[in-house]
Amino acid sequence: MTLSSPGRSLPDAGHPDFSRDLCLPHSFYERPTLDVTRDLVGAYLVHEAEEGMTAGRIVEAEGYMGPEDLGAHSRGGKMTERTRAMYGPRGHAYVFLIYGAHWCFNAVTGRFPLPQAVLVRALEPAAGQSLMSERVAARPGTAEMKLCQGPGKLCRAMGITGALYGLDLTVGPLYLVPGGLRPGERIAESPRINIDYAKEWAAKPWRYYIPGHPAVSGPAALRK
DNA sequence: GGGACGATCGAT
DNA sequence: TCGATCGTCCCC
Repeated sequence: MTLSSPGRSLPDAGHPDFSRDLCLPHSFYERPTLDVTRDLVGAYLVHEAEEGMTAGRIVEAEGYMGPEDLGAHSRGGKMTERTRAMYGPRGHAYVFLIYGAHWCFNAVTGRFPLPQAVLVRALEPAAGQSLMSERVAARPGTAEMKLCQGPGKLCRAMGITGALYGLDLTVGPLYLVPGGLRPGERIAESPRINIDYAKEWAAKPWRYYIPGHPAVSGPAALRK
C-alpha cells in the first residue's frame, strides 16, 4: 500500500507523473473506511477531461460510516437513486449534488456491502491550474490554494459532475494515485464539518487533514 | 402535486 | 452569520 510517509518523493516534487498506470488499486479501497480516509490525505486526485488534465493533492477528507452513522447519506440503510453507488463495489465514485448547486466527490470504501465512503474536501492544485481557474471563473489574482478549498469548489475546478457517477476509479478518466506527506507535514483529525443534525455522530473525529495547509477548508479553528 | 431539506459557497 | 438555490426525497 502506499502512503503518507514523510520524505517520499512526490509526483510534483520532481517529475510529475499522474499516469493512470500508477492509480490506487481496488484493494486500497477495500480496507476499513477510516484507514482509507487517512491514507487518502496526500494522495492525488486526477481527472483527464477532454479540455485537459487537472490534478490535486488531497489535504482534507472525511469518512462516512454507513447505516449507523447519522451523518451519512446512507444512514438507516437508505438507498435511493442518489445513494445507490455507496452500495456498490468499492473504489467507485459516489458523486452527489448538494443545495441544488454543488457537486461533491466521494470514493466508495470499506467492507462490502456496507455503504461507506470518503468525502474529499480539499485539494492542493498540482496540475492544470489554469484550466481550474477557467472552470471556476476565478478573478485574476485569485490565490491558487483557494481553487479547490472545499468539496464543492474542488469538483468545479476539477470538472467533476454527476456524469462521473459510479465510475470505477481504477479505469479513468477520474482516478487517484499515491502521494504522501512532505517533511514537516502531519495528519490531524477533527469532527466532520456541517453535519450538526447527526447528533452524537457529529462529534466523531472522522475528518483528517494537514493542519496549517493553506488549501484546507472549514472554520479557522479546524484548519490548524 | 407539493413541501422540506441539505456532507456548500460567497457575500456581509 | 445569513441567504441563495434547486435537485432529491418523501408525503399527501
